[in-house]
Amino acid sequence: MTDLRALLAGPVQDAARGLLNARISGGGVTVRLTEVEAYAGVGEDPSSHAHRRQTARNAVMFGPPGFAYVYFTYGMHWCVNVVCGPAGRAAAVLLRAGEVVEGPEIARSRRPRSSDRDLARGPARLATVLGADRNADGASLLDGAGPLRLAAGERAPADRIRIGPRVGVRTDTAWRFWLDGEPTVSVFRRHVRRRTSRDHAR
DNA sequence: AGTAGGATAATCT
DNA sequence: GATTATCCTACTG
Repeated sequence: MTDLRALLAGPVQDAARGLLNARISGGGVTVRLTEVEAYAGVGEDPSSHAHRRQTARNAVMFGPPGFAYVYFTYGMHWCVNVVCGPAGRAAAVLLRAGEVVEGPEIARSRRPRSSDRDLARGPARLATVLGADRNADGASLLDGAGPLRLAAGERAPADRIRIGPRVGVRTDTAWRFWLDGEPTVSVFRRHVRRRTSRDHAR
């Protein structure tokens, strides 16, 4: 068991590794994390929401560690991050996938058409299964007062941690971490530029 | 296995 | 007006 507070206060890549096997709970469901991604702050990481400057959306990333940064994307999906690093320096770990270890019936009721393996296989699926949305954004993950709660798990042995490029972003820094051999790890996808109206016109 | 397109709205330029 | 840290379905092989 690791000290979660100390882990989250440290470098975001170390925090990401340490979050593998951690448990996140929400709405009666607990997930054991099998895949995460690290994101850094202003000027450090072109793919980070905090790369340019602090805004209303990313403000919680600039605050103290141990809070949830939950954002809405693609017009329909919520994704959950754990804020890391010291206050004033933006960093967060995106929770990409995991295995449902408590509340499988509730999890299935939230994603009725999903196989058990796919219940939390992907960041938006994970958020759905936990019932996480705007109501969790900015809430503490450690004090038990908010809708989500984070707890340390068994430390993953270094030889079981796999490292590779992050999913769906332009930059190819190897800041994605997952547990080798876990069926709940999501499939890698390269960033694809969607067809724009201008493309359509030509 | 892989690829491709559509859904759908906040956020940012 | 363009982009998006995604997911689902449908189609090809």
